[in-house]
Amino acid sequence: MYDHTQIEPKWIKTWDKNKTFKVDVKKAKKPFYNLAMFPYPSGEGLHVGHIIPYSGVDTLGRFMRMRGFDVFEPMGFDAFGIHSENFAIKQGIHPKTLIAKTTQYFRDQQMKRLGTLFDWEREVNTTDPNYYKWTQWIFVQMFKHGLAEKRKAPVTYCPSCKTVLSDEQTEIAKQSQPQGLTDKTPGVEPSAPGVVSVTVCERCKTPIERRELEQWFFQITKYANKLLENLDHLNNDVWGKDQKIPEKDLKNGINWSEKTKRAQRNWIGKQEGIEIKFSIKYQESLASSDTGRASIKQDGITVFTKFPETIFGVTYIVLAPEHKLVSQLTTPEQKKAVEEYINQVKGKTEQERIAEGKTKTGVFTGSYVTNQVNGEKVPVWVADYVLATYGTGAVMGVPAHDERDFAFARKYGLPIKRVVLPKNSHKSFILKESVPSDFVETLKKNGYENISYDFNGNIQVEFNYDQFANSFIKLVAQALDAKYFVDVVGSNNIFVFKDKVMYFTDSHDEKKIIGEITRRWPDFAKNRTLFPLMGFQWGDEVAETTFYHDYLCFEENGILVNSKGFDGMQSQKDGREAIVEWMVKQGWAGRKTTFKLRDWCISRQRYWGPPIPMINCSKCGWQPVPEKDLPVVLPFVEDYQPTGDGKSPLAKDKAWMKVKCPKCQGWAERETDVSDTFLDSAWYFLRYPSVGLTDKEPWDRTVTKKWLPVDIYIGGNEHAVLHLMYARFITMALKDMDFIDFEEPFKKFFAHGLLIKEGVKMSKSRGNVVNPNIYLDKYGADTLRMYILFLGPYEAGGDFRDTAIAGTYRFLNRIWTLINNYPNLIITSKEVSQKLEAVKNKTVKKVTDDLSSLQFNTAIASLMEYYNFLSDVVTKELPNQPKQNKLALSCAEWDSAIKVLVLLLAPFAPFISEELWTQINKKSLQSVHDQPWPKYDESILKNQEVVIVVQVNGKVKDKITFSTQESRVQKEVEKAVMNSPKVRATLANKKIAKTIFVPGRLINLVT
RNA sequence: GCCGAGGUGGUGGAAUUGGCAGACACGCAGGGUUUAGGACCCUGUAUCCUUAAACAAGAUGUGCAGGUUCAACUCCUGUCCUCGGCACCA
Repeated sequence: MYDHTQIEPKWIKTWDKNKTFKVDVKKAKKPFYNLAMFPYPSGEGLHVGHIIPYSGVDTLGRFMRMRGFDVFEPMGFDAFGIHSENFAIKQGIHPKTLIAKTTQYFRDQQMKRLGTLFDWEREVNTTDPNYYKWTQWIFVQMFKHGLAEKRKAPVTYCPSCKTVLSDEQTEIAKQSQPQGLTDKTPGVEPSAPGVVSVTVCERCKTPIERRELEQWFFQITKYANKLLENLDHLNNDVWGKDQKIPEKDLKNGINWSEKTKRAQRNWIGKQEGIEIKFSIKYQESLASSDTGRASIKQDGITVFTKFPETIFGVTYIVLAPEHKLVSQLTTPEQKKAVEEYINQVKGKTEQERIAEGKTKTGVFTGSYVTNQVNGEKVPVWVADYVLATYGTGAVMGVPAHDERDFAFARKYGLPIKRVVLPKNSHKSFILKESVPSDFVETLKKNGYENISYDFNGNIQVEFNYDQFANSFIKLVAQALDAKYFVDVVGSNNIFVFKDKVMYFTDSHDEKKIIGEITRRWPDFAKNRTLFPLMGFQWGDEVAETTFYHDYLCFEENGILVNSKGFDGMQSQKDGREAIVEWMVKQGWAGRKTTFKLRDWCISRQRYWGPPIPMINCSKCGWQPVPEKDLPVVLPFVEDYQPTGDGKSPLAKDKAWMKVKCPKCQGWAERETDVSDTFLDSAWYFLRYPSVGLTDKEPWDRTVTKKWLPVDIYIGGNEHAVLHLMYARFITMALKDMDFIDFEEPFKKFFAHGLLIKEGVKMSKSRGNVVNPNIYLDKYGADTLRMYILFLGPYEAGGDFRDTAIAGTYRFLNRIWTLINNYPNLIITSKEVSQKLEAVKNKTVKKVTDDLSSLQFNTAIASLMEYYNFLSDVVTKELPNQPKQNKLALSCAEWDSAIKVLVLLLAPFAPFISEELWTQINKKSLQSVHDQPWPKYDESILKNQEVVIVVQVNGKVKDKITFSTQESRVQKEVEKAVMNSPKVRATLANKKIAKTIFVPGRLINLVT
């Protein structure tokens, strides 16, 4: 039995003392920057989830080290931020005290036990003034280069954390709706408990609010294009001029996974579209301000759209409540209503808005604008379904061809104008009592096959060609009861009555048709449009339509109608092109690209972060703190809890706030907000190689050039969008400011999977978070590391089971026993000896390949197979051992076999391999981790005996062994196959029609 | 709704990219060893069926339904389900 409790501490001490893994950042010849995401030191300590990136990175690092690279593997602590602060509040301990304690625990009690290459002399701690001095310095540079600005902005606010959150720090939670409401409402059927989506704070899961505050922003949107474009360049060797891992060694190349890139692309959300201007003509009804009137006259309203071809279908315009023109456009009569609406929207929390579902609300401003393509006047509305932050904050309402506009128009009775028709297809709905019961038979006889029924037994018909419509109308009219009518929706909207057929193309038709229906159905008079009818909704509230929905609100490609000279064109193809070209030529529109990406709100009204290094002078405005005065040290504030009044706790320290303006030397005030934690982590990888530099520069340029960009970065997928985006942005900005020489920080990013505990997601709230120390104590670091990598594919994570980890421990024990019991086995059989050589080479190849592509689980499996084989060798050879003094003998083959075993094991299980290595090489003081990685001999692999699979009609009947040469010659194989009794029996007297031969693989006889 | 990933034994997962499905491990069963438990070692372990039983033979089998092929977990078409991410983005 091997005793990890003895071996592991011993080697930690020895390696530490000998500085075995120390890298000289200046002298290193083959630098390999091997990075795992640093943790935030919460009070709970590391959990096993953290071990995934560390095991993976370290195993790769040790492998690369043995392959001759100078592996730099740093570690640090992301110790500022809300996580840490909230934990401090919970514990009632000042974060400054608490963080010192927790980082110490993380480092000394947990991380150091893992046996990693982490270079603790280059630890980074974001709360160290020597570090955040430079975080602040970056802020100052951003300001100086026009990338930071303070502006009032609607922000997401967490009432529990009492701080502003970036959109990225929120998430959608599903909450079940309070059921009482619906159950008690008279006339409403008790419904199943509804599930509502609620936007909540990512950390504390409290529903968020919206507020307006003055905030510092980094203008990441200026880099939107570059952030997007570079994603296509992150492939293989674009940054690989001095590529450190040969591509064949890292199978996936130096790049990011498609998945991560897609997530980033999605987040940036580039959209090509058109901006269209609607002119303002009806000035007489405008609000009083003269200046307002003048400017409106010139400006008009610009909307952004991806569907310019529907321009002739515009029946109204919507502005976001925050839109600049709202107040100017509101007429005196509508002023009260609009103001009330805006206040209501502002006061509404996100939760309430979402709880309302997608129900649209809005008010009319009283103003109209002109649609320049046809001179129509269309009303301007204000509605909160339009976002102020996307596009121009204004939208053209095309209810016939946009889902949201459709819902809005139906709610407020706005006209719906079709300009795109579905190509040649129709749907019709027939009440069952309106036709004879054999009507369906009649339809079927006439070739209508696509017939179904709704839950009441009413008839639903779909058919595809225009010529069918006429015969359908005839059939229906013949069969129809005079009290009823039937509607047909499609490229024509038709209402069929017993004695007449009415076509519905515009609102004029609509009134007539409503009149006709009302004659039969007086109840219908209260409807302003036909749409409720076609949607089967009779109440005031128009819900989602069902059967006709796709045709009534048609969002796909179709044929343009009612569009001047563009009728008949394909809406989303030539029609779109033609209309855009025409509008641009007329000066009414311009092509425009927009992004979903928003500017990065940097301000946090909290205590535990680097103070934003800015000074507000009443005379000179915002001034950056002079670089010589950095860092702005975070003052010790006893009562550091967030105030909730929109100000940071730092605002309590009036003496600290008071400062001379760097420009005019008059009295001024410091900014009291601190910066977002994501800024701390957006540049930490730049600092590691230069830790220790304190004076003039954040990093040593030569050293940086040598080590960066990072060769491989491993971390959780939850950071694939935010952290990675911010780090890329800061890197690009620094490159443009000429502080570094590259614009992409990470050559390769690898997102590892997550751990599940006995089938359930591991989380603090479930209380099933596992402290790795339990396993470190029981089984040791080697076992834990290896087990975690063995669980499943690295990118997929796996299920952590107590019983399974014991299996890995047993495996290490077996190796220990094997090598201790049989250090000098003598191989007597030539056959065994040959086989041994083959298996050894095969294993080396497999482990090498798998490690290169981070397929740890299969690498470990092949190590286990290798062990199983060695164990068989022992069993076979044991009876043949010579009777002499065993210690005096040795066998080169066996010696090499077990050495290879230990070498291949070393990256995974550094402690036990080191111990075994010293046992095998009694005299040598060399570390196993300084040994070269074993090589394999391709020629041995190629010259093995080959098993050919023999199939008859694709079914395996026999397996025959050949030499490599023979296995490639069809004649040889065929000859042997014909001698096989099994094959003969199966073939009997059948004739072979065809023979498929795959050299070295199989032979298939087809009869 | 949109985007992405995935469905293989009792379980976690393999499968050279179209060529022996289930490597490796867990669990389970039987045996050995042990005073006992644990640990360790050996053997077996997809399902069904034939046989008194063993040896063995056969059939079925990678979510479901089709297709291509001498040959499909792998390719194509359709469909169902699960898990992630985004979501009033015009």
